Amino acid sequence: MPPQIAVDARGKPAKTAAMRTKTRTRPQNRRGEKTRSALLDAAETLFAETGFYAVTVRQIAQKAGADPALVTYYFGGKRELFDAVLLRRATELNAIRQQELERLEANAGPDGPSVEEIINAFTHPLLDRTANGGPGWKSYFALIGQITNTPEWGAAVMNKYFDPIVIRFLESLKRKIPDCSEEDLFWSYHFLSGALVLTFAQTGRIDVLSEGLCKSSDIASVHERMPGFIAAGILHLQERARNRKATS
Amino acid sequence: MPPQIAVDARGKPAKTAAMRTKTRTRPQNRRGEKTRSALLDAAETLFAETGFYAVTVRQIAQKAGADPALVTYYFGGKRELFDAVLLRRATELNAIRQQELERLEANAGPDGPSVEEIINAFTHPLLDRTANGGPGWKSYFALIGQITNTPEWGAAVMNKYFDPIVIRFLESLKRKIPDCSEEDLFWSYHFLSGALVLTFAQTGRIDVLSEGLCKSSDIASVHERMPGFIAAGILHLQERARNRKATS
DNA sequence: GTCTATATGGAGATAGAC
DNA sequence: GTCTATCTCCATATAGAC
Repeated sequence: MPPQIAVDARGKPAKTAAMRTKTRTRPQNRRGEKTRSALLDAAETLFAETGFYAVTVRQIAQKAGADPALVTYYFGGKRELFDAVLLRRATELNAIRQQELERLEANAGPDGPSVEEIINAFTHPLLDRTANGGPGWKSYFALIGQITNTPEWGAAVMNKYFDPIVIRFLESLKRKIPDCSEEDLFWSYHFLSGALVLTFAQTGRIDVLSEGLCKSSDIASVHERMPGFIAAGILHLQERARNRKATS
Repeated sequence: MPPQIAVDARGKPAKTAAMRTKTRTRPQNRRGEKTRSALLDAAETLFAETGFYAVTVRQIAQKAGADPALVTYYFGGKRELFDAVLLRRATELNAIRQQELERLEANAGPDGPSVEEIINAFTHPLLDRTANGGPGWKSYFALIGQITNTPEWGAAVMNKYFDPIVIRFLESLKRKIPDCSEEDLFWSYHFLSGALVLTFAQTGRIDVLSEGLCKSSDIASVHERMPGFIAAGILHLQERARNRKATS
């Protein structure tokens, strides 16, 4: 068997760090910092609109008011810019979500927080930022919504950036309902995750379907319903498993 | 204001029917029919893997064992080939789903089918084909999973091909639980839809997250859990609204 | 840190021979 | 119905001037 060469989806050889010219990952002065984040902002918006491959670095540079050559200078290439966009907000996000879960459990009574409260602590930081965090956050989540459902990145990106906080979340649930099976918990998270990322995408589908009664952009309506909806689903699976065990 | 010219996501003017050379939408002989569907099959697979923009018509033609010029000949262009891929299986799908809902209601007792049974009739034709319909169906649903979460196509494509059957489904639910509000029903469908399309994508994320305990490809496990999970969610929203009305 | 100029490659589409 | 040859355009990336 010939040695395998890593390739991306378009079949071009993937560059290794050693093959790349050295890149300034961090600008040294104030002007450079501005340019760097202007490129990140522009890329975030455009990638969220039409995905990685439909966007060109010329478009990104133009939107950022910068020169196309600067994406190579700062990031090494288009693909690395994409990674930088994903990473930028993930760190802050995970720290806050961890805090929220810990605060909830610390302040709860002897029975601990309810299933609905645990789910809310997990989803609130996300829904709040899509709704009220400004256009950057909205684009970021729309991008997450897209790549989650993609074979190319759905596993790689999501596992890399978000698995630890998800495991933390599932542990909270497990503490609350210890007799719920691991499988039921993982699949429940899968359903929750799907509902969340479709919400992030804000495609306007429900607007047309409901003839204007509901709106994709109305995150408050989702926030009101999702935690209770998902909690009921999980408790149903738990209950069903218990009944089956009892009658066997 | 200058006259608006329709453009696609890359800013190229969208062709109108009149601007295109006439295309053979239907081949006249057996050989042509084979070539046409080979192109559709190849496009379906490749689009599902990396999306519309990452795939080239040269790749599609090569995979189909045909000449690249034939996609213009049969479909008019790459974009029209994409539409043809989406349309091909939608018709069959909608007919079967309609039948399934009607059969369920015809055979039910005086109270009608349960909420869980209605949801199952809606999702079963989809889950069954992703799991057992062969690689073409699997790719088709993976593609649907991707474009649903996309601003560019999430509303346009899904509303166009699937709104009638969704409305039909929501009517069945409404008959069963008439005091459930329209908003709660539409948002419940939104959650169901998100969970479904993430399932279609089969990205392998849950495999990594659960360290192999659960598998994206294990559609049977989803099928076992999803209808009951979603039914419990809907009934929870309905119940909650009733309680709020009672105490106000 | 930024921009100009350019290298290199490949995209989608089509005219016209077969 | 199919394929060859080619048109036109634009992609990413980089060397080197400023």
